[in-house]
Amino acid sequence: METKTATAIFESLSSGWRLEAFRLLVKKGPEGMVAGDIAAALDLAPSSLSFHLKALTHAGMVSVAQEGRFLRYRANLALMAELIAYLTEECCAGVPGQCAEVAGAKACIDKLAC
Amino acid sequence: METKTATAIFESLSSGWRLEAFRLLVKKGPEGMVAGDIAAALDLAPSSLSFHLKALTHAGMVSVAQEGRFLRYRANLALMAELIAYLTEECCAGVPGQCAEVAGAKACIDKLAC
DNA sequence: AAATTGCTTCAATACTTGTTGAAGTATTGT
DNA sequence: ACAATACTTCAACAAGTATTGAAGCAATTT
Repeated sequence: METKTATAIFESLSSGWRLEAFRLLVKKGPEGMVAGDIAAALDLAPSSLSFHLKALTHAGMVSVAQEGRFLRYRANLALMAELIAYLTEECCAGVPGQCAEVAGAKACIDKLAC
Repeated sequence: METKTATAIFESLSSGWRLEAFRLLVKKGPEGMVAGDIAAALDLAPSSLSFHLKALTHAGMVSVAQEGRFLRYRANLALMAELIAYLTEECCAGVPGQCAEVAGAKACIDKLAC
């Protein structure tokens, strides 16, 4: 992954609305959610949500599919996985066990849900 | 993890300089790096690096320790692990196998280095 | 003690981002 | 055709962020 791609993703997750929207979509998985349901769940003005969903879409973190007059959004879990891999790349220079020396870091994998 | 904490972290990683600095520190692990070495590695003006390291420190993603007139920075791997756990929480509603249905998402754990 | 080194802080400027409400577009229902 | 629904886009304003160079402070060297 390129630095520019990663910073664009982090920027897209740096707003509370966008992070909450993305986490909602992660939980929904392949089912996704239509824009109106996301707006209702977050209690956010439609125009504001649209602004934030566009930012997430532009960063590639969510995809959109039209369904009649609804727009269904889905989290891009593959990109999320790539991002995590990028962030943790060559952690502790790849020296086995060195990460475990750092308090709590060992719990990294255990806490992952997918 | 609270939303506010997570957005502060993502914001701190949304600049190319900060992301590269953090990734350098992840690779160094417990050894860390002194500010001057980071500046040299990134070819960045000291005042600008200081600004960015302060942002990372404020978000909790790096810690600082004084060593004579040097300041040694270290990545907070435990917080990184917490962030990943937060982002992937209840992925696909916790339904086993559903993540695997999404192209590539299965590779999530495999790609993690720590 | 004076100079040097390593890093930070400050102030000014330029740029970017978020919110609001109104207007616009496309799909569906009557 | 007309109205309603679902969502987006636009423009204006407020607020936050990044860069620069100069000045500051503390630890070390001479």
